[in-house]
Amino acid sequence: MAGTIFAEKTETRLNAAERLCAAHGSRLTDLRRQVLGLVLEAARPVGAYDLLDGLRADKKGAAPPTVYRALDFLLEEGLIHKIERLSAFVGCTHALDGSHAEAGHPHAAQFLICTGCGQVTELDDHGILHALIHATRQIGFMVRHSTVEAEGLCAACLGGAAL
Amino acid sequence: MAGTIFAEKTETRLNAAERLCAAHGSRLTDLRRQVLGLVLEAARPVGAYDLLDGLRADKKGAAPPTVYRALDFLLEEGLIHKIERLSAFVGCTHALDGSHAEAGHPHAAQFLICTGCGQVTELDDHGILHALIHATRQIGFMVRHSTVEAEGLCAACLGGAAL
DNA sequence: TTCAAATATGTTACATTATAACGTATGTTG
DNA sequence: CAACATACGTTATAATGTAACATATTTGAA
Ligand SMILES: [Zn+2]
Ligand SMILES: [Zn+2]
Ligand SMILES: [Zn+2]
Ligand SMILES: [Zn+2]
Repeated sequence: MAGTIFAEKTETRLNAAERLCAAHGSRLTDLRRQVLGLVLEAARPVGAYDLLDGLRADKKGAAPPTVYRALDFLLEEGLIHKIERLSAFVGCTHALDGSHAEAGHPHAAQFLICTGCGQVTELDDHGILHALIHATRQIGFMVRHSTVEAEGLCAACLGGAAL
Repeated sequence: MAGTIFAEKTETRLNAAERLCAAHGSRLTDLRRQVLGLVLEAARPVGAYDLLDGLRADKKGAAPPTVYRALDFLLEEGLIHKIERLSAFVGCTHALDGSHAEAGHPHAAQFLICTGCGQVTELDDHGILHALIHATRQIGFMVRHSTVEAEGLCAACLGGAAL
């Protein structure tokens, strides 16, 4: 058993994740828990190979498939998201911090990437989703999954220096 | 001079692209024209290394930087788009087929990726853009560039076989 | 309990996508 | 022509992601 090397807040979220998995009959194993913990503790999106480095603190010989398999699982469970523009991963705030009903399953979300500080904010805006559904229905396209990523400057970075 | 090995329709679009470049003081060189032609003639998004293979029909020793530099230029000019989820490129229908006023500069667009036939449709839907702007303004985020990609099934694929 | 099936992980090797760094050619301007 | 900027050639390597197969662990019966 690997384990409790994370901050208390992270452990709380990991426990929530574990319950979500149990609720759909999947298992948040030690390895998956550790990868999720590494994602959650990062202030910013983390790349797969950064996670691999993190893993290697515990498991010396870890290799890429180890981390990619854990990431695939966490994506399936809706516990993390991939930011395509960054080839990097973030924890799902919707699933782990809120107490939303349908948490723990993949869901549509939007991501705001600040080019100033690197932070990513997850939105769950129905207006955007509806606009997308509406526009696509007009041409007979049926959306199964959507990726919405906006790059720009967050409120903090706008207030502070540039501009 | 490399050159006129493309279908007539493609040449027409390439000529339009050349005029757009000239209009902003940039040059659609033979190499860039050829890469753009390869993108335009593909029925689907093309990867950089597929383009490289295409280039090598003419220029034997072409290497990755050759095609990536051309792609960077074409992206800057708004003549092509990158589909992040596919790491692949498509021609901008907005810039080359329509006769829109602001064609030839990067613009917000949305892409519908059909998992049935692989085709990608470019939308330029203001509703989606406005919903995004509206949602982000509420939290003080200023959008500079947005990526919207939806995966699903196109009308043709829906009508045909699988549900 | 004991075995078989399913699930999860270890391990090696490789595929795909993208860029750094530096040299050469070409074009533009005075 | 000289000086500069832009574009392209070339080599090497970085970064991201998978295929394939071996081993271990869990699960659920027999
Ligand atoms: Zn989420
Ligand atoms: Zn910021
Ligand atoms: Zn476009
Ligand atoms: Zn289709």
